[in-house]
Amino acid sequence: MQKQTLPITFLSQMADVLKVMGHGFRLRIVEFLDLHGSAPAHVLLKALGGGQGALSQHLCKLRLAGVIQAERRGKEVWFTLATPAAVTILNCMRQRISSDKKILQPNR
Amino acid sequence: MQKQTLPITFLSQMADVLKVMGHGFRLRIVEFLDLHGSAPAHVLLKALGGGQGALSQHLCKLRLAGVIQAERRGKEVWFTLATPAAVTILNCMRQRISSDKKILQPNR
DNA sequence: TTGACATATCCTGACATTATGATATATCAT
DNA sequence: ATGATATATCATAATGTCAGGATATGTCAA
Repeated sequence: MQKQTLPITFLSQMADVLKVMGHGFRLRIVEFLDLHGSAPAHVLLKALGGGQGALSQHLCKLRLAGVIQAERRGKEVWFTLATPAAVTILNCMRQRISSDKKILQPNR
Repeated sequence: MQKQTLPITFLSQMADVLKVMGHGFRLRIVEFLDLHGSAPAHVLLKALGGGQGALSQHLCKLRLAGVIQAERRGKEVWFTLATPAAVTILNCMRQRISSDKKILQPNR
């Protein structure tokens, strides 16, 4: 873990990952997969609600960003978290909700 | 740090924070402030480049999301990181760049 | 008050993202 | 092959985001 300027291209790529996770519904997908390990799309659909097309597109974005993995098993496609980065970010938020809620109320 | 379903409204708010950090230029601002502690806008402008108006808007978004703090000192406005969450995410990336680069190459 | 510097805001056009609904593809059982 | 289930893709319209440039505000010094 170096503490010096990261390459701009790397920051840009990481920004893409954060951007993909920066969506309420997609974050719920990530959290669900963290809690349940893995699940096929139709289970996510029933658990999280919304339209089927929308879910599929969100899963696609998460997959392209390297956040989740997809694996077909028969008719189903099972999704799993693909990077510990997602879990790190989730845990960061879990800490925050219990201790420091100021983040939700910017001081101006 | 609880490991159960976070409230949807909270996930939605955290998604907004991630979304704001999910931009290459803004991430460079965050990294700069982590490395240098704090800085006025014109120093950021010279260090990071870009237009003055754009920088100001990015700083505004980061501030509204609670990622940075602003404090006027005379003519200048000094900016500082406002939440350890930002640093946690940065460190997460710093770990990633040295060990696990697969995140940059999704396997499809 | 005037000028210089620092920052914020506004406007605009280009582009990206989103949800929705319809349709297409894939897989399996009959 | 047909139907049923699971998932992906497409088209579209509404909305959001972006950079750039112009302008406005705030602060200080002379």
